[in-house]
Amino acid sequence: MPELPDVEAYLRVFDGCAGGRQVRRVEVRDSGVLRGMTAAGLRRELTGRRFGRPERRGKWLLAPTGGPTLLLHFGMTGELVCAEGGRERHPHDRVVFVLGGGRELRFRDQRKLKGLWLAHGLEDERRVIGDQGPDAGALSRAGLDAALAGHRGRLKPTLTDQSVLAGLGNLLADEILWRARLHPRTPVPALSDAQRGRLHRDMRATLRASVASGRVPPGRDWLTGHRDAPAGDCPRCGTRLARGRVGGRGTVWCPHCQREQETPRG
DNA sequence: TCGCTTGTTGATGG
DNA sequence: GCCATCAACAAGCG
Repeated sequence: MPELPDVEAYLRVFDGCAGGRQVRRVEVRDSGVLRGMTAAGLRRELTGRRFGRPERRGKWLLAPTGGPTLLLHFGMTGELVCAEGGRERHPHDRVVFVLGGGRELRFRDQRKLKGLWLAHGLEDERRVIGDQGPDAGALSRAGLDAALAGHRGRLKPTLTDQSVLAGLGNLLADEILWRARLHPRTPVPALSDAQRGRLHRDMRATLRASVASGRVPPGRDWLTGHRDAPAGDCPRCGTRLARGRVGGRGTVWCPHCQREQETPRG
């Protein structure tokens, strides 16, 4: 789930729940989500600190504390939940921050593919987060062209490569490409100027609506609303949707609206 | 038991 | 170095 719009929603949860509040206690219920630190280390570093205003960078959430910065990555199944203190815990609540004011911020994650880090300074932050391209949510047309320049691979794996663009995941990439009528296997160098323009326009529109919903909305006129149906049809033209693997990920597209393009020669 | 999953990383081979 | 593929991480579901 967690792609740019989801993480944007978690940012709002974090800020509304924990922004400006003091950490009274940290309960580590499963240390399998702690990266590069122990439960005791996390408690020691954050107890008594006050969370500042969090920030999203691609699929990462960064929460300053006045001391170390808490970095969160949600993998495929992570989420943030704000709860009244003492309310029943979910089995997948891995870390609970008990806050001043009687609330709790909970890092909930079924699969524990990613988790929580602490960064001491910008250098450390960069080391943890690694190479990130420009955020897909604030990308100009020129920025998109610059990000794609020099890449010779297929369009979808390039768009979901976080070092090229930060924030797009499997679902969003399919949705954006469907809207822009571009085949996910289109070689990046084969894109015309007009196609890159459409890609940019539809990326912005898709992201805007998704961020407003806090996820990629599975609406009737969205590809996402049809991709899980056993025999889904394109909401635009009614053609039976095609399924396959592109860049190793399950991919859905409309074989009528999204025609394959040739690799350019030369 | 196997295959599959909306994320990422590292190994390997072309 | 770039790109594609695969395995691994982990947990649950059909």
